[in-house]
Amino acid sequence: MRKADAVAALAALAQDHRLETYRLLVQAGPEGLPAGEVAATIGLPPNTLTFHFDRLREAGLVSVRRDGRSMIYAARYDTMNALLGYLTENCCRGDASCAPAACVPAKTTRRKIRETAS
Amino acid sequence: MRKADAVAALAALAQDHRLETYRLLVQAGPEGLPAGEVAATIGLPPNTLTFHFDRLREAGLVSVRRDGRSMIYAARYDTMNALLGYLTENCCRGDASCAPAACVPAKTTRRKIRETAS
DNA sequence: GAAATATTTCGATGATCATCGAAATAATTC
DNA sequence: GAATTATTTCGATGATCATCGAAATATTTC
Repeated sequence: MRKADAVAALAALAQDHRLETYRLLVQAGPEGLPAGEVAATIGLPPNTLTFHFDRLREAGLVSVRRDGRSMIYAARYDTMNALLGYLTENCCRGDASCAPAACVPAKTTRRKIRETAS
Repeated sequence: MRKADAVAALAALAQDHRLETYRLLVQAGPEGLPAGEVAATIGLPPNTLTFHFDRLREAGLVSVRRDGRSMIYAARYDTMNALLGYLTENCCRGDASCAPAACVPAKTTRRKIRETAS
C-alpha cells in the first residue's frame, strides 16, 4: 500500500457516519447489507448515504453489487488489512513483540445469509 | 476508545504531511525529534508544521516537551494501539485468526537511536 | 407500459481544512 | 540586555467537505 492509498482510506474512515457505516458492514460479514438497511440503521437520508458510500468505495474499503433493485455494500477486508499493515509497518523496528494486525471475515456461512438476502 | 476519539485520530492521520510526520516520529522512537528536524526532513515551513503538530497532538497521537529552545515531538504508541484495537474490535466475531494489532517501541535503546538521529 | 420501490445524480449552502507571510514569543549566548 | 535561534500565533486565501431537497435512473410488479 502506498502513502496516497493509506491517506485515502484514513480520510474515508475519518468521519462519524462513515466509520459507523463501515463498522456496520464489517460486522455484517462478507455478504454485506443493502443500502436501505444501512440508511435505516444509521438514520441518514439515502442520498447523503450514497455520498458516503462513494467515498468508502473510492478508498477501496467497500464493494457494491446489485441485487434486484437493492445495492448491496460489503466491507473489503483486504484493504483494511493493508491499511493496518501500513500503519504498523515501521512501527517496531525489529521488536518481535509487535504483531501485525489482521482481520479475516468469519468463514462465510453463505447459505444462511444468502437465503435471507435474495 | 470512543468513536469520537477514533474519528479524531483517523482525521489527524488522513493527511499527507501529517501521516509522513507521524511515521517519522514512530520510526524515531520514544525519544522523539525536534520540530526543526522534522520540518527540514518533510520540507515544510515551520508555521505550517506547527499547524499539523497541533492536530496530531489534539488527537493524542504525539506528545511534546521542551528541550532548550527546541520542542521535541514524540509518537504516543498507546494511542496508536488503541486506534488499531478499535478498528479491529468487532472485525472477526469470534474468529481466532484475527490477531489484535500492537505497536511497542523497541525497548528504548536510547543511546543508539539518539546517535543516528542527531 | 404505468405504478411502485430502491438508489443515485444534480445543485446549492455553510463549515472546516491546508497553506503561508509576517509578527510575536521563548530560550540561549555574548 | 541586545542579538540569535527555534517555534508559535495571527490573519488571510482558496479548496474540499457534509448535508439535503428535488429530480433522475434502474428494477420489479401488475
